[in-house]
Amino acid sequence: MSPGRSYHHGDLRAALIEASFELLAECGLRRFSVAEVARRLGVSSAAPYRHFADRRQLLSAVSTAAARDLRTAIEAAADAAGDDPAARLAASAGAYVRYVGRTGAGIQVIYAAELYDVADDARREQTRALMTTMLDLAGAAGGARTYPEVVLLAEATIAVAHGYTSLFADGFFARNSSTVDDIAARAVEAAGALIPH
Amino acid sequence: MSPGRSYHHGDLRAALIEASFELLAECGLRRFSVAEVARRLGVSSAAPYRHFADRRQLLSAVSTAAARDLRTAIEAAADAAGDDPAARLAASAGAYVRYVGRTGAGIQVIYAAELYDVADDARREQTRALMTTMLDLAGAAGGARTYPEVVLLAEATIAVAHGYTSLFADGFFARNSSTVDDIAARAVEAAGALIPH
DNA sequence: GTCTATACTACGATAGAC
DNA sequence: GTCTATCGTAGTATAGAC
Repeated sequence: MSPGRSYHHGDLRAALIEASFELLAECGLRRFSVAEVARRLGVSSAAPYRHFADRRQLLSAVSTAAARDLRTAIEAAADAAGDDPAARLAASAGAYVRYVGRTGAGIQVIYAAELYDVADDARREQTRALMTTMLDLAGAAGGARTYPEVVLLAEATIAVAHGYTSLFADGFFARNSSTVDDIAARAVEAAGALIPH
Repeated sequence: MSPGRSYHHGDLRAALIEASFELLAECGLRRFSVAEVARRLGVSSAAPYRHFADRRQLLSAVSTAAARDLRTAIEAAADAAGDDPAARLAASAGAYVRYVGRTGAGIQVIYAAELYDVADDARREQTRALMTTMLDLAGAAGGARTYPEVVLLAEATIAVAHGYTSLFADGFFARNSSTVDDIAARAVEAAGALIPH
């Protein structure tokens, strides 16, 4: 932390990703900008371009980290839910709401259309692993079913979690003064209702 | 339609709202701009400001029209679903997916945070009527319940419809080459599963 | 590896001509 | 009621100094 004449990060690359999360949590992908991230770190608007070729490469790195962390959070929530496969799948919806409510980096960022044609093997791997985790949870819940049915169940769980999260982020629930934990609990309940039994 | 020296709309105000819907459907609220709407109508970027004080007033008018039309679509879908109250509520989710898939003007536009402090009595009235319609459908479905429970059920229905719509708009389902009607059907099924019975 | 400075683009909004 | 022209702001990205 010794102050020199010029600002010196130990690892600006990592700091940019971290600050990007904070900006996304506050403003959403809508108002995300490389310039604002740089401003928050006290570096010039040119500095990020030493570490990322362009805006999309930075967002791709954020997507990679978010997919990894979200998957970890989902697996932890599933394990905390116990052995019942339905409860484990439903718990993933709650983990999604809490993680995205805290970080702002959900499906809209992780699978952003803007990143569709950005080549990034690390991101591809993490997003695939995240989907695999959801498919595993869906496959275990409700007993044996066909693969297409498992996909539909996983997508339904994501849809309900994403729906609640998105409405929450947009202030739709503001009047109720709901907390992220309230919304997470409602998402878990709804996700549980979607599981065939 | 007689071509004069300068572009002359019979009703530029209405044309601006209509073109705004098309732009929202194509690009979402993210890339909506007054300038682009004007460009598509072949008028100057200054022309819209004769009819709307600023960007938010235009969006507020779009929100008003969307709330009215969405409510109409939901009521039509409920009526088409027959007399079963649960089927009527579930059908509203399908109407939401189809309307928003077609117009791009869903909850994110109708209840946009950007419009929170824009005074517009027409919008307030239409958004209230839309919510009332959803609460009526939720109140009728599943028999007598407390008001807070009715609100939770209405919000759950909106969340699942919005979740599917948002994922669809962001291309999350692209690999399946799903159509909006496929997604609407899945939203109806999911919404039906959320209703207590 | 970060800086300053700059080119370019785009949008929101206003002034004044017609 | 629409135009042209313009200002101010902000973002993406690059060039070249240090």
